[in-house]
Amino acid sequence: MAKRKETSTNHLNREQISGVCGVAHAIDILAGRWKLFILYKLVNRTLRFRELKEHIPNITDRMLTLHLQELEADGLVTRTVYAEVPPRVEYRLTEIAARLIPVWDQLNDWGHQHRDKQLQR
Amino acid sequence: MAKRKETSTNHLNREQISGVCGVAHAIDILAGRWKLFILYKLVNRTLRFRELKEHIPNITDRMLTLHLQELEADGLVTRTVYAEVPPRVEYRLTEIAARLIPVWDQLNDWGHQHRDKQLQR
DNA sequence: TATGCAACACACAAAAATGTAAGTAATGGC
DNA sequence: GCCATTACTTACATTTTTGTGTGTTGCATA
Repeated sequence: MAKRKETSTNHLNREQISGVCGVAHAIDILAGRWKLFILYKLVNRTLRFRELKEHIPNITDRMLTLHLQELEADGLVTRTVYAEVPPRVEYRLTEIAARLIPVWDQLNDWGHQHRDKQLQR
Repeated sequence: MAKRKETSTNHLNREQISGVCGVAHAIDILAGRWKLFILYKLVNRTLRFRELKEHIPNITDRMLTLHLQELEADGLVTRTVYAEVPPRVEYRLTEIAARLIPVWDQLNDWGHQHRDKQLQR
C-alpha cells in the first residue's frame, strides 16, 4: 500500500507472474484486506467516503483511503470531488469493474461451499 | 505463511470478513504469491514436488513448500507420499479445486482485458 | 471566538508475507 | 566410505501490508 521497492525480488516476482497470468493479475488487484467489501458496497450505487466507512465495520479512515486510491489507480472505481465544504467525494464502480460482478457471484458460491466443507472436518 | 498471531486486529478482521463474504474467503485462499501458478500447473495432471518447481520459474523450495502446505490445509490439493528413497511426493487438485477452473477462465479473460486497458493510459 | 464536519495526510508501530542460505534423512551407486 | 538425490526444515533478513493516532483544510454554525 505504501510505495513498493521496485528492485526487490518480491516486487519483480509479482510483476512477472501478473504479466504472464491473467488470474494472478486479477487476484493481485482484488486481494487487499477490504477491497472486495468496498467493491460490493458500490455495486449498483454511488457512495461517498463516509458512507462507505459506515457500511464497512472496523475499517479505518486510512485503510479506506489507501484501498480507494489503489482501486482508482487500477481503474476499478471512479472518484468524483464536489467543490463544497465540508468536502464531498463520491465513488462508483467503473464499467470494467462491473464486468466482474458475475464472476464474483460464482466465486461467492464457491467460497461458501468451500467454507462449509472445511468446517465439517 | 508463518504462524499468524491469532489475537491481532489484522487476524480478527481477516476472519470476520472471510466469514461474511464468500468472495473474500475465496480470494483469501487463492492470494499467495505463487498459488495460482501452482494450481494452474496441476490442472489435469499430477505432479511431484520437483516437477512443480521446474515448471515455476524463480520459486524457491521454501515458498513452494509453504504454499503447498496451505493449499493442502485448505483442501485444494492432495498430497501423496510414496515410501521410496529418495522420496516421491505427488500433488493433485481436489474435486473442489477443480470446480474453480471455469471461474479461473473468466478471471483470466478479465485480467487480460484489464491489463490491456491499463496499458493504454 | 470556538467547535464541528468530511476527507483525507503523516509518522510510526506491528504483523504478515516473501526471500536467502544452509542443513537433514535415508538409500543406491561408485 | 563418499556422493548424489528428493522433499523438505530451520533460522534469519527483507519487504509489504495493515493498524493506531494525530494533524490539516476551509467554511458553517453556536
